Amino acid sequence: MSTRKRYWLMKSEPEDFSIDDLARVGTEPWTGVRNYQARNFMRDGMRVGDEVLFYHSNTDVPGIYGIAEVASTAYPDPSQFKKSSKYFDEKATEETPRWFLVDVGYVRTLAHPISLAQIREHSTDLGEEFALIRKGARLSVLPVTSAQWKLLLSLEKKR
DNA sequence: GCCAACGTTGGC
DNA sequence: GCCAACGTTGGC
Repeated sequence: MSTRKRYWLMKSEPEDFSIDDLARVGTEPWTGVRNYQARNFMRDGMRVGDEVLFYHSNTDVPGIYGIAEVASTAYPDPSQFKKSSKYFDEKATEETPRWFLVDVGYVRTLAHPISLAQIREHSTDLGEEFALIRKGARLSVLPVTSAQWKLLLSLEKKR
């Protein structure tokens, strides 16, 4: 089994939680993911030290605004058990939790954000299947290959 | 605010 | 197991 670092992209609405918020708190439990595919990536794919592109969605200029890292192994998302939470899931129990999360740690804020428009310009190189730009894809946690990672971060300097 | 695309739910 | 209805995501 490979121990090589893996790469991911995680979306957040900056009004809810931005890269600046992460910079402030340092580490944050990535609560509220309620999509099975995204959950599986966190639960089964992520390892401490993996690197994460921090993406702002649902905002004026959607795109990659920072770098984060996986700071914990996966554990049950506490919000699924809290009746008062908007993420409460009545079908989840402590014995058989349904939703998992990881802690995400701040690494750095990009000097120049990489906009979705910029990213789209490189769709050929990134691959049409790249879930960030695939038509209609709404995954909030998705894997990034090391080639994609390299290409995307090379756009930081170009602007 | 609109709405296309998609995932989930639940009746049958 | 099908699929219509519904809810959500997220770009624009």
